Amino acid sequence: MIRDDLSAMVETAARAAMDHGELPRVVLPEVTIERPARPEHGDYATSLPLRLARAARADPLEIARRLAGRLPASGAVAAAEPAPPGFINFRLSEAWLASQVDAIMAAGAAFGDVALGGGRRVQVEFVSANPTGPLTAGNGRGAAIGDVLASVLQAAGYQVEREYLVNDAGTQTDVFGRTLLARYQQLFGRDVEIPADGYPGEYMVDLARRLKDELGARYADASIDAPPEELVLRGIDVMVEQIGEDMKRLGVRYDEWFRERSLYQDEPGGAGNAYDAAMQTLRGKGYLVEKEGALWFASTELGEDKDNVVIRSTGKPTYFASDIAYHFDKFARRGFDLVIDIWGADHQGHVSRMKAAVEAIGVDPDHLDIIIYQLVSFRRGDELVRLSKRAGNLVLMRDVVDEVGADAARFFFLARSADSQMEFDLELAKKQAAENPVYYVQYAHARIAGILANAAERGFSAEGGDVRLLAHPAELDLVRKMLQLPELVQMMARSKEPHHLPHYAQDLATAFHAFYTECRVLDADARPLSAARLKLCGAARLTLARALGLMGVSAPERM
RNA sequence: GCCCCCGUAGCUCAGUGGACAGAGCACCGGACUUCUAAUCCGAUGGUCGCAGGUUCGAAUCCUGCCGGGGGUGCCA
Repeated sequence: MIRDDLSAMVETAARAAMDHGELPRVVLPEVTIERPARPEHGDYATSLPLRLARAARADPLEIARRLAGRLPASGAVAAAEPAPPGFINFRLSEAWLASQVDAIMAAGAAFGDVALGGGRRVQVEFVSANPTGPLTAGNGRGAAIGDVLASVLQAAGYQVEREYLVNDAGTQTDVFGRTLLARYQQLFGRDVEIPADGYPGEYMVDLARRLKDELGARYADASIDAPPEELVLRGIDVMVEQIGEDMKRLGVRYDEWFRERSLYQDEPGGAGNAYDAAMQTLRGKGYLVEKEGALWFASTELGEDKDNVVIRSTGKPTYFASDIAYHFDKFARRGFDLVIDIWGADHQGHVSRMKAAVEAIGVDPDHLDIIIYQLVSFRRGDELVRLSKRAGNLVLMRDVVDEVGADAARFFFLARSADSQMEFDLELAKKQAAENPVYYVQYAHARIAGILANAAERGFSAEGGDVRLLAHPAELDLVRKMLQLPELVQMMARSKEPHHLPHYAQDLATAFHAFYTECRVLDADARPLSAARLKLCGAARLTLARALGLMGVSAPERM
């Protein structure tokens, strides 16, 4: 990556300057290479001289001059100019830029990959909504962020697994079971009510009907307080199936649907279960204390504000206990090097104690990354869509996907920083018009595909094209934009912020549309230039398809 | 009360401590005999919530305040 090359060059220059007595021997900070906001400041810049000025007790501009004078030669750099108050601005050589078209074509579908992960195993766990109902529209945000982050990490050289935790144990499962049993027995004419804290949705009636068909009347007289396991587990299986369908519609595929229940089941080979092992570890380290009839995780010892209950006075483990066992399983048993959890803002209070718990079971808490995304509100144009379980106008994820399409849904969910609350305009997302950024980007891809198809028809070929002919500003700007993809992948993998991708895709599309307007590709009177531009189009198509591919958005051939 | 996130153009939002703060949409004005006008070019639009502080340099870091959202010991 050119940016890394520049960084290395600057460091070399700084050491050379020190060796030649042009710069006092000081500790070099990491050499950062920035992208200047203004084009006249070149393609890249470093402010290292400004950072060195104090330690070196020298004028930063003078340092910049000396460093610039010591920079190793490079075919990629046309100019490295000191600029006040103490920058070095780099301008890339046009010939080098043009040559990158061949480099991108050679990289092919792997263009954009970076070697950052070194094959380390990372698990991305996302959505993991209770399988007690269909996914809501808000879950779509977690789905898009998690799925795309996983793709980005893959591109960055990690070995990635996508996981959904199926909560098929615990309080909510009990409530689900009792609701389901009530609905099921109602079908046999029994006068039973669903629990007050149960799930009132119509889907529970549908589910009960389906189970009645499958299981017959064998549980028609079961006690309402003790839902039969077969009924409950079958009910959860059906819900999980539907969740899987919803995910598929959004284009998300999981590697693993992990059952919470399995944490309590002994593994073959006498290893015991993850829950016992995790609790034993905590107990062994003195993190479990008993008070008020319950068992607590002494998180205050790890700097938390308060302790947290792991085993209720009823003897049942809390969700927190389950989650500790789950993370114990992820790290200690399955051996992930890095675990990323994607949670909605309503789980924010759970973050710091989870990190403390991970530390308590002997895992470096930095190996657990918890991404909290803020809540989503939906609207149609000016009209706010209220999400209310009670009012029954709950917006489902599948409704959103059906209404606006998977491509637009993913693009929109992704385009905002996880830290920001977002407004999702269903009307805009569905609009097949210029104001919809999804189509803008896809149209760029379709346009390129169109040119390439026309080229083949009219006997044009990129074969033997000489990229040195590419010198038009619009051509070079397009190349510059394409070269940003690997940098972006690296940055997103480090920051775990996939929301930059849609913005990049838009910029890339803009660069292509500008090129399209300014430069005619297929010109019978200029065959060599046409061949070179066809190469450029090929590279642009690769890059755009990769950006779309990382987002899980389709790259259409025609629109 | 305490904890977390946010506050940037009319709207929706970007903005790795750097040089004169950006995009899309909306609005206004232009550009189709040419590979898809779902496009392009231009104009308008800003006390970066407020006040301090750190720094050579702050939208970005720190503190306080104001406003919005979320959370807050045996729900998940």
